[in-house]
Amino acid sequence: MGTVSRVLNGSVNVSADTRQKVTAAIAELGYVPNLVARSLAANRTGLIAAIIPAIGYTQHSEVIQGMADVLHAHGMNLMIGASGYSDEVELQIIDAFLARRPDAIYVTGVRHSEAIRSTLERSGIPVIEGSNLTNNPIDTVVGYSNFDASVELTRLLIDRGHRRIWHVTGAKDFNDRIDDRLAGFHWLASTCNGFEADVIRCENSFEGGAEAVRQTLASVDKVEAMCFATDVMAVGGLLECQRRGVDVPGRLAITGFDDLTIAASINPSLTTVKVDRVGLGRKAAEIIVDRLQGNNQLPHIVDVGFEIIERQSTRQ
Amino acid sequence: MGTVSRVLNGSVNVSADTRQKVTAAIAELGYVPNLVARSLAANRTGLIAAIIPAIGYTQHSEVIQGMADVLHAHGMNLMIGASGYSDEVELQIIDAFLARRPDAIYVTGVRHSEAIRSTLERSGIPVIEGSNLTNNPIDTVVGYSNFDASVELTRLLIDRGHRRIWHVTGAKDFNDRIDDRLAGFHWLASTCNGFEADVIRCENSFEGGAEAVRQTLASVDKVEAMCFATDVMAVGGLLECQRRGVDVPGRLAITGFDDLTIAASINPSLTTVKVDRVGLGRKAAEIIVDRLQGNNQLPHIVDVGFEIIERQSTRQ
DNA sequence: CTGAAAGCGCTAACAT
DNA sequence: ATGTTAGCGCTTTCAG
Repeated sequence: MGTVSRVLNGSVNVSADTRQKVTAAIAELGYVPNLVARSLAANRTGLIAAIIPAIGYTQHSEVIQGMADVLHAHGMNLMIGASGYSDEVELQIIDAFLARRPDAIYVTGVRHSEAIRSTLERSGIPVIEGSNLTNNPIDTVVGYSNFDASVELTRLLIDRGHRRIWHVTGAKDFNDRIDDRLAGFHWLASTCNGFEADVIRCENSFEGGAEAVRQTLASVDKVEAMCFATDVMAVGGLLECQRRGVDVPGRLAITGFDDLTIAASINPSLTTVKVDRVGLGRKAAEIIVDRLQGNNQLPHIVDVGFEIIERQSTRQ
Repeated sequence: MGTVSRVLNGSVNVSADTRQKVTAAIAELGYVPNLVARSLAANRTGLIAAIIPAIGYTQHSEVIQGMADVLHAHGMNLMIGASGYSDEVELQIIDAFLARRPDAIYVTGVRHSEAIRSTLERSGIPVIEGSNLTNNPIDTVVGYSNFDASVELTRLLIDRGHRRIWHVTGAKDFNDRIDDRLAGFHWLASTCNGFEADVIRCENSFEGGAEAVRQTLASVDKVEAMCFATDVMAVGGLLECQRRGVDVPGRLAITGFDDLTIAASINPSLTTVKVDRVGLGRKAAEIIVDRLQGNNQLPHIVDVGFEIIERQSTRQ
């Protein structure tokens, strides 16, 4: 039995002959190792827990897709849960997952409730925070600077000659990524002469973006550009402009964030921020795999970067 | 130890007094049950395996979202994997999952390779097939008739007076849902007098849909309507019409399939088929929970239905 | 109703 | 290089 275990786990201390016999017997019997028993005995499960705000949203599931690919290649599997943007639900899911003894855990974002942070700190397993950056990760963060991306994007609008720029964001405390985008906007606005800025909050949906455009056009006619915190809102806004015959970018320039596939296809195509989300997930998984193989020399802050994609919605 | 276990599992054979003492001790010690050990001893893991073609696509992740919600409410968790539309990869993932002894497994679609089908049949756990219907499920199918939906959608075009209708589908053997949509189209075409039908194949992407429109407009000028097998292709086609100044639905009527959120927002809005995918996932999970609680009187074919949503892209 | 004991199917330490 | 043994932390019988 010990020898079979050694063969299965690729130990070097098995003669080629024995190894072959064991392999043959396994094939003949159709033996499938019970990974539950292995998990208990070896004190590792090969399961990775991942918590994202919502599974049905492309931005987050693409990260999961990347993680799943890499983990699968290493014989590990992914347990997944959705917090619905609620700290309370997130904590529940984390507790439920930890009881299953995952080897590592991935959470979205870098600002968590005290309860969540301390639970993760005490978990004793690698914790990867994703999709944003922080100088103070629980353990390791793999992401990009939403703040910097927002600054660069807004600067592009300034370079195009715009000074009256509205930022459209989600509900208050919706999530740290969106908050950082707003903060980047505010910071740049404060450093730039002759800059007129305002902020609108709306639902993070096509209809929310459309509503933001309606409000803006109705109340102020001096706005030159709208900087939407997500592509979903931006596309909604763009489509509302289409319906109202508002020329984009002539009358109103528009930017998004995320580079959803629709951003490149829509008319006019949408200027936005691109992040390799599948790559982010892969990177996170690679770090997990490395760590579990005992490599403790890994960086704790991993910046996967972003790219400003200028398209027709800002280009005269 | 036995008594603690009984308290934890809600056995009736515990006095109120003892139950309270145990509960207090658990709280005081911060004891968290090890679900790996429980899984081994109880011969059930509380893990459900789900395999979808791709995690980053809304259609499938919405199903997962629905399942995750219901399962979480019952103390169960989801393991997830992506097949990338490859039978080979799917079988690998199924094997890897089964070694973890999930209590049930969900797979997308109803037509599988022989190897996959027999592996699932021998697995000894509930198997749910989703997102289509069949009279011959491996165990239980929860879905809707892609065939019927396609028939009804095409009939709507006929009712609007169109007779020259092109169906745009994906690559050959891409998946059974899309194949059934094509089959429904063919069947209706064959029963209808004066119907001129043709089929185009393209990539299932915005660009693929745009390319289909370019090809169609270049080669035949008699086409009155294009019936795209997915909203993604249909939206791509619609946007290409926008760019070319082709009047939709005046010159060309367009339909999609899936009711992605963009379908309602785009100009003109898109006629499509709506399926409650989150509800489908919830239903699948409810059946799993029921079955695991010993209910064997459940139907093996569950039709969650669909709805034709007519919007501007077919309405003069 | 509660305590004691066996065992789930493995891994890993310890012999040899 | 291989066989043997003691757990991993629970659940579930079996006694009482």
